Amino acid sequence: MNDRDAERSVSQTVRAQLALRDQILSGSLRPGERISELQAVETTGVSRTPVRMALVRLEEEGLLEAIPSGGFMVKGFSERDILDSIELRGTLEGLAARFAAERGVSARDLAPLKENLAELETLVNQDQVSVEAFSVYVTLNARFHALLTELSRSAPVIRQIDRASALPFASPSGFVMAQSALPEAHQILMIAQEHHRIVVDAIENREGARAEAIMREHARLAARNLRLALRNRTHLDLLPALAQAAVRVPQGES
Amino acid sequence: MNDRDAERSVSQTVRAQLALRDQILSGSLRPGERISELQAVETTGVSRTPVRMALVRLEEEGLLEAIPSGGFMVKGFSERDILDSIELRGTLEGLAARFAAERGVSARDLAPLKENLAELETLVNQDQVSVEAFSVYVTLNARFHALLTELSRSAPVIRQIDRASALPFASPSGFVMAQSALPEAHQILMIAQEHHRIVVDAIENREGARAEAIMREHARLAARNLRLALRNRTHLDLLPALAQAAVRVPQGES
DNA sequence: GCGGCTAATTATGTATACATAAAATCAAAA
DNA sequence: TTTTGATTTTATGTATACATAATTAGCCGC
Repeated sequence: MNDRDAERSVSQTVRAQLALRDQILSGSLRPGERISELQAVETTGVSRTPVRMALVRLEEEGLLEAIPSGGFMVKGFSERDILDSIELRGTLEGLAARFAAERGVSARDLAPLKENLAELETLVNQDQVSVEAFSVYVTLNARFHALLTELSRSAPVIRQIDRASALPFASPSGFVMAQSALPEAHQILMIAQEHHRIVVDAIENREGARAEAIMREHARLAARNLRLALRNRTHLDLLPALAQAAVRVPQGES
Repeated sequence: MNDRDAERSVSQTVRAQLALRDQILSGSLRPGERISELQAVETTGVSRTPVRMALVRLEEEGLLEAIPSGGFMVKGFSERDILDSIELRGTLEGLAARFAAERGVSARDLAPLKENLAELETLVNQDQVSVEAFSVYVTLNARFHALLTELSRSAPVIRQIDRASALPFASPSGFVMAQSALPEAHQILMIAQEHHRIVVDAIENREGARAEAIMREHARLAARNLRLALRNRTHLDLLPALAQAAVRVPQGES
């Protein structure tokens, strides 16, 4: 009954969008494959109109590509696309960090970020890194990036970062999860935590250029680790692999 | 007859999108105003389905904002939003320039860019700056930015820059036209030309950091000039003012 | 046997009808 | 006169029917 109500509370369009996104990210629909609207109607259970709305939104999201003759196909991504996306995101977040530093943030604005860092520190300080702990880390990491982005107080920057994070491999939770394949996972945790703290220090001291540089380097490190993690894989099925690892972060919690 | 054929060659969705965008940018629809679908059906002459598709696309474009209770409203932009958008674009283009420089470009890839610079130089060298000459300059400038973006050879970066340029005040032609209000227009031409040449030199010599820095400074200069030009205006009617000045640049000419 | 053309089928683009939810207006009561 | 509630109207969300264009399959000709 709860499920039923939850399903009814969202529009058919959103439901179709979620279902189709799942299908794409899970690999049910292969890159280059044309998405049949009628087939989507069958699998999602909603009518063609909301399905088409969902397809348009997924195209804007970057998961689909419009076919000139009509309709949409699943977009494919090369390893380079993925690495570029991460660097792109780092550049954007660097701008956000600089804006936050240059324009100054109140102690009140900084509080949730500091709390986030404290939680992360607590998590890392315990010796063993369990699976659950890693999951919590991913959530905290995603929240850190979201908080930092909002700290820029720049609607255009926030919007652009959100759109750049739509692809699972470009989102904070996405590429962090992909790194979980690395053996030195806990080491990465500590490096990340250190970076975060420095970013906050830089922002607190209003050192814009420093904050930006650190965020960029942060992204480059992530890209480097991801590249290592992906070295042993074929790059055609990267998307489903990364997507399955990605964790959905609660959205409406500003 | 030509007009009729041209109108028929594009889909109803695109036609509705163009018509609605014109209405928004021309100021017929004021920021915060709810867009009535039925009214849009009347003004555009197309049915509700393509109108709704167009509304979704315009929302993704950043011109509209979804109303929680349903429907869309025209988005408003503060002066700070506009300046941030320009800096954002400069940051993105800086990344593109760096990618182009670091990854190296062939002489063949660089050729159209150099031709563009040559045309610009010719234009600037003539003493008087006529209205038509300025118009040509705007076109050349927009083409330069497009070529430079493509030079990054990074699909994610190109895509992101395109999306960041969707707003008229964030597009190269948009903010350059806004600068036309400045008295020292011809001076700006020369500065821009100089910047462009340096960027190409930096890219040709594979100096990524330099190319990036110049592109960023280029954007900051544009933002500064725009801020001066806007000083005497109310910031509520910025969008229509900028949009009317903006020139549509041919799209499919890669 | 292979290639091109034609026809048929299927899929997309568009329009419209219907249902539900929201908003506005009018009326009644405080 | 103002506020609240109910009713009516309108607008959005959804579904489906129809038309056109594209793709595929089959057939005929070379």
